[in-house]
Amino acid sequence: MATQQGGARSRAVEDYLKAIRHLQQEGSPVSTSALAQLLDRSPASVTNMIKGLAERGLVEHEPYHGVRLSEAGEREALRIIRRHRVIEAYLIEKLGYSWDRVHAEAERLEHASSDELVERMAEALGHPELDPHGSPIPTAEGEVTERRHPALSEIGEGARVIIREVSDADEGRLRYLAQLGLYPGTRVEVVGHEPFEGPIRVRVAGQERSLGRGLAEIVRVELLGGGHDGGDDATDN
Amino acid sequence: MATQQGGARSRAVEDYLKAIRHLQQEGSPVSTSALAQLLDRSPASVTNMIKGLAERGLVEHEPYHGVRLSEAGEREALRIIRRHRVIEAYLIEKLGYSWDRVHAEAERLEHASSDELVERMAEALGHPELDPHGSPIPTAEGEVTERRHPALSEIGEGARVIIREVSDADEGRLRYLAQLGLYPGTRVEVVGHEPFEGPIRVRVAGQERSLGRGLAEIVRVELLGGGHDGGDDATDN
DNA sequence: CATGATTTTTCGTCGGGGCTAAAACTCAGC
DNA sequence: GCTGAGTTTTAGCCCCGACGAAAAATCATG
Repeated sequence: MATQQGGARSRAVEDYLKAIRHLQQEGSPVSTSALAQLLDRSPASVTNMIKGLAERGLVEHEPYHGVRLSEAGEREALRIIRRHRVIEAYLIEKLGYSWDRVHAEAERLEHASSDELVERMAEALGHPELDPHGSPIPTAEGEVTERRHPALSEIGEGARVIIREVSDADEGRLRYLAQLGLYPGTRVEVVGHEPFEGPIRVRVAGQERSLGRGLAEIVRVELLGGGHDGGDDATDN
Repeated sequence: MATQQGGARSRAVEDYLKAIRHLQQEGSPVSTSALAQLLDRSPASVTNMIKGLAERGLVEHEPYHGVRLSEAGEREALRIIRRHRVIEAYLIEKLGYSWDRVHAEAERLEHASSDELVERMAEALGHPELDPHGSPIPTAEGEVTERRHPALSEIGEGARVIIREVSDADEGRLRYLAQLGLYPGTRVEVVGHEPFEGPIRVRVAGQERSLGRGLAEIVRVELLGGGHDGGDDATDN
């Protein structure tokens, strides 16, 4: 029974695990430089930390060829993501935080909150399955069901969609999207794409708007079924 | 105007400031060893940190003769104490924490919470003036009114009192006091003192109990009725 | 006022987690 | 297969905040 205990990781370790999981789509190994960029650290620092994580069995490191989370690392990462998302949901729901301001606060609290606190928050919220950005909240047992929604930028002209997720990015972008009414649950019609990777034109709440590529990529949507106008909503936040 | 900005102190710094303020009753300087004991650090470490705090202008250090908080240090300490107490109150009131379990959680959260979060919590609670242990919560502007209640252990036989404050100590003691019903608001009658620094006998909720000195010292009370705390007030009962 | 006990400070280290500069490796293109 | 660009790792360093051991200052006391 040489198992590591799942207790007090340092803040830095937790941040690395989250970042690695974020970058590690479908298990492809994560490069040092990608991590360095995301975390705003030098590549040397990242290599250094990775060595430590590998020693503790949280990642598997193939030198010069990237890292990926181990079983234990994945568990740990999910725990932190759960914390983060529950906290975000709680702050918005119970303390009146705005959608765009909540991320930074949660980013700090997630490292200081006990499991008990997080469970109490989840309880107070009625155990939501999605956070305010539409991302799924892992269960306390570490289960997540990832849903892969297409980005708004990939949707063809004329389609009508409902926003399902807006990935947590920087405040400014979120605030801007919020202003436009572009958050989970909102219905949007894609009016057209400007050529050469140009902006996307959408109609939202009757207004026509133009959205840059970068923004359109973080807005993930679900296609609304074909014809019958009006009725089919399923706001399940 | 070379003022230091009141932003991101490290966790260690915040803990030291709180501890210094705690020990610094009425401005008498705090010894290195007292701090070391309270914080569970070696005296060498404490000296070291104190040098840093003095350089940053948070304390005044007279080598070999103790430290005291500077103006700025006091402000900072009060900010942290406010955080701590608001968080404790919130956790109990809104998240169902028990009186004895809340301290440890608040101890971590107070270093990770923004001012905004603390103000929102205070708002949600209706800006309470006392925390769950009966201690006054400094205002956001850094005002506190300390009330000096006598300890239960100093109360003369026969007096009837109401508990006003139970200073935040370790979980075990708080849990024990809670079991006995000894928390702010409870009325207690002092039945007698055993000799030679022995236990205090009290009647609470009809039950007679015996309380060790250590416990009786952390329970601060207010005398009921016009009594003086000598022995002579034999009012009724 | 001298001396031993106690407290505080200094000194040298250590681990965590950053950094830069230099070396080592990988890989694309010839 | 070599070579140069780009990436990753190593090497050496720093700061923070902890430590123990040793030196210095203070205090207590005869």
